[in-house]
Amino acid sequence: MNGKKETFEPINEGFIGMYICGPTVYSDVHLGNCMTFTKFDLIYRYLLYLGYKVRYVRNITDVGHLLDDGEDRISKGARIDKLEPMEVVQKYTNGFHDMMRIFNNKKPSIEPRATAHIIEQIEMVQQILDNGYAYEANGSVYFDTIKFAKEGKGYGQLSGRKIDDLIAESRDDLKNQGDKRHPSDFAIWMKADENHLMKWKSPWSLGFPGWHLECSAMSTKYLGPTFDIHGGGNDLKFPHHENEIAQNMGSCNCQPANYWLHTNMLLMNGRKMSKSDGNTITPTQLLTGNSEHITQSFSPMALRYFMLHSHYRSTLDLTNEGLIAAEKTYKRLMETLETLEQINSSVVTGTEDETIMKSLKEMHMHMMDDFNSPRAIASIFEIIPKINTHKSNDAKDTIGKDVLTSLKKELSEMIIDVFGLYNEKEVNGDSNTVDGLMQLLIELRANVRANKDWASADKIRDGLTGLKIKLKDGKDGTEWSYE
RNA sequence: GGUCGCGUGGCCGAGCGGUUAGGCAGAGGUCUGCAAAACCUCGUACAGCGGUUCGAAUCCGCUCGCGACCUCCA
Repeated sequence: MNGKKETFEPINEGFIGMYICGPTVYSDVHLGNCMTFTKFDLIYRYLLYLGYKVRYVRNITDVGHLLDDGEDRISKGARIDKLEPMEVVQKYTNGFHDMMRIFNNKKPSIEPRATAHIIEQIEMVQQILDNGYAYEANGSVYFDTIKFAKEGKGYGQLSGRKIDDLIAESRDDLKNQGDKRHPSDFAIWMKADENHLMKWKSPWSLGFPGWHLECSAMSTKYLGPTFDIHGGGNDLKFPHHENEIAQNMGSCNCQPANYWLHTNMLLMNGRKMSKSDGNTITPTQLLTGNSEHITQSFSPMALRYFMLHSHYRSTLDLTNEGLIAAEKTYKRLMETLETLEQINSSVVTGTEDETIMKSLKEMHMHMMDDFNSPRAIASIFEIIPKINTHKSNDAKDTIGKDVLTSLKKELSEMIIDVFGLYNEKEVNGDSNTVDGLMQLLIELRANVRANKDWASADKIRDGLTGLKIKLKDGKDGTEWSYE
């Protein structure tokens, strides 16, 4: 609320209520959307990892978003595609869910839709009216920001806006401004015109709820009047979150959330993504490689790693080079996990135990400090060379038994459970068959190599390279991986 | 125009008063039939110009660039 980091204290020991503003489902998911929800997924996963019982609510906005000309976004989508509004909603909700699954985001505990909570929203409008923080005009109901602000309720506090500025502000080029007493007032109920497709009965008019209202109503319904964490993209800070606070304060005089988290924007090549100047890319294009901005396709997990390798509060710059680096780093992480499965220890105390335990501790410390995933990853990379050294070290004495056990447990928990990365190699097709075939080929090649028949050995290796399979001849035999 | 934030080595990205972030790329080396991988070593970076300080990437001011919000947006 004050724009600073604070020590987190849950309202109820052991439980966390978290509300994240979800997407408006009127077109295909934007990449930035994917990143935001992936970053909150990391936060959700880490809270679960810490043992909290988390109720994670993420809404689907399927009504109430106005375009510049005052038309509902969903209705507009419906007109263009010649579909029922709910058909549009379903189509893009499905697409959104598919993308969330592809990026391995956990499903929220509750995913409420705005249109399924019209009654709750009407009730909230009534409460705000009853409390005197709203007024009706021509069938629409507006929130009275000036009265609210003058009573010291803190309008503008979250986004750092000053009341005087708001009062002084008087832009006259806004639409639907006619009935408002002041430009900063906002609609909590809108009267629908005849052509409007989505409308409901209310005490004031046949109309639809204002777009900030759904989050207030639904978060209250499922998490209570005040809950722990509220999050969303940076661009929602004002006016959306500010108005949400006003609505909650206006209806029940309570702050909706104790802690606000805002993710920062995704850029491409140092500039904002913008359809108009072509500086844009879709999740699908990244996955297929079908874009002039990239030289190859990227796997879902490579992309997920890319998104998580920057802090949630920082902007992230998407570049071809950066993506390629992320893909390699992700693979190295997975190979480390594989190596960890294979190795064992022959000593109680290893020579590297101390530094490894220190790095593990730091990894946790960084996650505890405002979910600093980049630093946590750096700690993991402090450990990786030690794992590889232990592997090639015949004495197996650099890592002690106990340390190796906790290393196996904690790294896989952090990488798989918290970061949500899985090994794509293992789910890539029928892994048992492929594994068997590869073992066979590796054995055959070992035979010809023993006979110093390098030509045959290289033929096998080159052939596999053509299939994007890489062979690595090590001390203890040959290993393989997908390129 | 107003409010706020950012500008870090070839690239991505942490740090935010004194200590090596980390990754990718690049260079050298060890190992290896060769290759790849792995391991070791290396770059001495903080937009520019001033100021504060024993000491600044980190604080202050100005300039330039980028971005967010102010109007729908994750």
